[in-house]
Amino acid sequence: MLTSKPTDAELEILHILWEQGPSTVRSVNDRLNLQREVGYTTTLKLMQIMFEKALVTRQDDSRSHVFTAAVTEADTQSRLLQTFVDLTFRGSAMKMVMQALGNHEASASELDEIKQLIAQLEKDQHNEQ
Amino acid sequence: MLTSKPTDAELEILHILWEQGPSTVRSVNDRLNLQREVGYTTTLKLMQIMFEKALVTRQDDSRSHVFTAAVTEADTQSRLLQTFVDLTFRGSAMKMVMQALGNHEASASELDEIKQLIAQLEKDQHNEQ
DNA sequence: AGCAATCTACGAAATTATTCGTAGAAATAT
DNA sequence: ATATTTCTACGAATAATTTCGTAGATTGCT
Repeated sequence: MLTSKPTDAELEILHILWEQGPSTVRSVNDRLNLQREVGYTTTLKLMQIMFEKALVTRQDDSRSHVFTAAVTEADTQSRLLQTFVDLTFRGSAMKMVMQALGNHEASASELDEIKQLIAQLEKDQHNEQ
Repeated sequence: MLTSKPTDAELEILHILWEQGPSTVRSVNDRLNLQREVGYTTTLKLMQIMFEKALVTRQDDSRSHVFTAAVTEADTQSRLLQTFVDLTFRGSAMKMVMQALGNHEASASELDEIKQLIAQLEKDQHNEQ
């Protein structure tokens, strides 16, 4: 992947783009301001930087540009997760999973989902050479 | 908890303190330099800041101070994990767990461990009011 | 047309984190 | 006892990120 990692503020904007789909700066800024106060030009500047970094694409035929996420949510999360696990759990993803499962109240259905995934992984392991 | 969150560089030092136990700046810096080049005064400064933040305690009766982690590894990881999940997975720890399990090659014994933990959590759920 | 609102571009201030140089005290070696 | 090494303290440079002010163009309103 050629795109660089998003910073925290950029990630916040990506989440809005993933949620809303292609959006103008105005629309993203309005959405952001539901959570916290941010100036319009702050959001604009960030989205310009994200465009330079190729985190978003831009359609500038109309007056106000329309931005679209150029990275997927899953890919981005995966990449950030890798870095986080390395730094915080010294690379041990499993240690982190255990920590997360222990800390958070998981619903029965969530636990079911995880059990299913694990069953699938175990099946895959059997089928490997 | 009254201590603030460690930054990335501080976390790197905490890992060394957790691993080695109480250590001098020299010792931490030497250990750091196995991974990457860092100046002695850089490490010193960081550890002074960590002392101010109460992330470490300091024994300064001898000439060179001996530092000890004042926060536990599990607590710190738990706190950082919370922030990370909020920011990157919009608060969904389970989504992150699924992502982590999917991405990483988990060994059979690791999967077993997780299954055991889940079984335990399910048992706890039954016993709740 | 003239005025207000809205948009992009851009530079730069503010903030936070990291890195290191220098000074001076204390210990050690010659 | 003098020089060298090793230590802490501290200020400040550097870097990365976030924030915003100002300028100028475009659109819409009266």
